[in-house]
Amino acid sequence: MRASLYNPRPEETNLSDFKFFKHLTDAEIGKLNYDKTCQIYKKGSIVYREGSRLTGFYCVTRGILKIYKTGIDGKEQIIRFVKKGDIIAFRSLLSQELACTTAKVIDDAVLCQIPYPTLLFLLQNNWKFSHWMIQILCRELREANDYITDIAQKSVRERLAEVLILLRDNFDVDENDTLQISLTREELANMVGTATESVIRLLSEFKQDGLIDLKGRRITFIDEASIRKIANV
Amino acid sequence: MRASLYNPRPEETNLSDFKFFKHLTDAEIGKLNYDKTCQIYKKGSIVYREGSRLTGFYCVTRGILKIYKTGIDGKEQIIRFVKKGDIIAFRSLLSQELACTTAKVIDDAVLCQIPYPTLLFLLQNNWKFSHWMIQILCRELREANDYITDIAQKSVRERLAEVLILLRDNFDVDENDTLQISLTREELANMVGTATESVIRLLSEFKQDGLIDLKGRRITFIDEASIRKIANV
DNA sequence: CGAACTGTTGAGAGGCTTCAAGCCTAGTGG
DNA sequence: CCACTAGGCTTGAAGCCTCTCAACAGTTCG
Repeated sequence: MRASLYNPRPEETNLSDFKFFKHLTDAEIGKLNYDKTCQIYKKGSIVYREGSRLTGFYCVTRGILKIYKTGIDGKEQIIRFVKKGDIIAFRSLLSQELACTTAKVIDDAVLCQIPYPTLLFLLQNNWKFSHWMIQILCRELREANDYITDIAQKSVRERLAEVLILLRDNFDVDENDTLQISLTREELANMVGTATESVIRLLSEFKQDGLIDLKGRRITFIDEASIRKIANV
Repeated sequence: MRASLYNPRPEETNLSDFKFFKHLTDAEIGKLNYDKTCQIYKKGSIVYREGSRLTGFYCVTRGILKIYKTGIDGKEQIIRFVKKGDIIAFRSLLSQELACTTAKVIDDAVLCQIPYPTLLFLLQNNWKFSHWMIQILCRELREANDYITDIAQKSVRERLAEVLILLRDNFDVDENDTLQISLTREELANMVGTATESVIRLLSEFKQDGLIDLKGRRITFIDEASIRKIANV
């Protein structure tokens, strides 16, 4: 059963739960399943790289990835983390540009690729689906604009608090309010847009103030309300 | 002829030049012209306000507007400037959210409003048009992501240089390389995401270094290449 | 002409970055 | 199994960039 290492089990490649596809007919979901190519990606592997030409978009059915851009002197700016149920790479695909971000696996993942022609076919033949696509894009655009305002006006302290809240709201926490996503200090810094040392200092400050607890990379929320207040959202 | 103050002349409300509408048929352009409502907006007037519900989107056929968000303690963050040929407010309209920005006129403008149902009708019945819409949204999303990386990683000095280049590339300059768009120092600061005083100091620095010339609000490029180098784009 | 806004300059404070050094942890190979 | 190494983490010190506050000049407009 070596193959199972590289070919995910069918129950792990189910796309019908994706909100993204909620307006597709059964026949269209069928086409999707027929056209998809699914694969397991190990931690650290790169799904696509900035500047490459994409041939399809990806549906994440397991794991966590980071999507980032490479800025000045190679410093990476993390745009977002994605998890099960998320879709990646459709932006560059639809505008027919080269990928403007890199997608790297940080927790072993299963991804299904849908070829570009299939996406185009669905958009063209299902108005509900293309309308939904437009709405998703508009919402992401608003979020990006919000983030621009944030990052331009807030202090590093506020932005770090905001990132913690964002992780809290989008990723699993256990019964102790401990974030299950494991990020390096550097990754946190690249998300906030600051130096690694600053993140470290601020995190220990938050800890001393009794807002969070730290055990290596595990971050536990103690006083979430105060973090939200600092984040100013 | 008082009316001409409030009702723009027909030749100023021509929409067929808009790249945005390039995939529409003549009949569809006709519908657009039939459904549109055009109006003159004086400098300082507000077209729509953050938080308001929109009933249509606007095509700019004359003038300049600034689109901004209100951040922490009322500080405005300018998202972009728009001019003739640009479209505004379609993002919030399509996602059926409340407006997340305010649009304010900074140079006397003429705008045509197209009702939401008309937009929806065109999207639904003309695949080329809705495909084009999707591509525009994707491109704007990339630009927003680029801007996030910039603003998170660059110094105020670099960002100011970048804004100057952006204005240079998107707005008219006369034969002396003088920007025709007239912005206050505060507006520049709100674009860069910094304090007014910082913009003033950096502009005089650029001037002392022989990169630009300043005459009140008129900014003249002397050494554009060096500005680009500082901007790091 | 005065009021209100815009632009300019200086001084001081502080947030954040950078550099440097040392510690800790996990993974590797003998 | 343990020493070793590399990469991640932490802390301190120094300094710079940028912000804030304050005062004042210049400009615009009713």
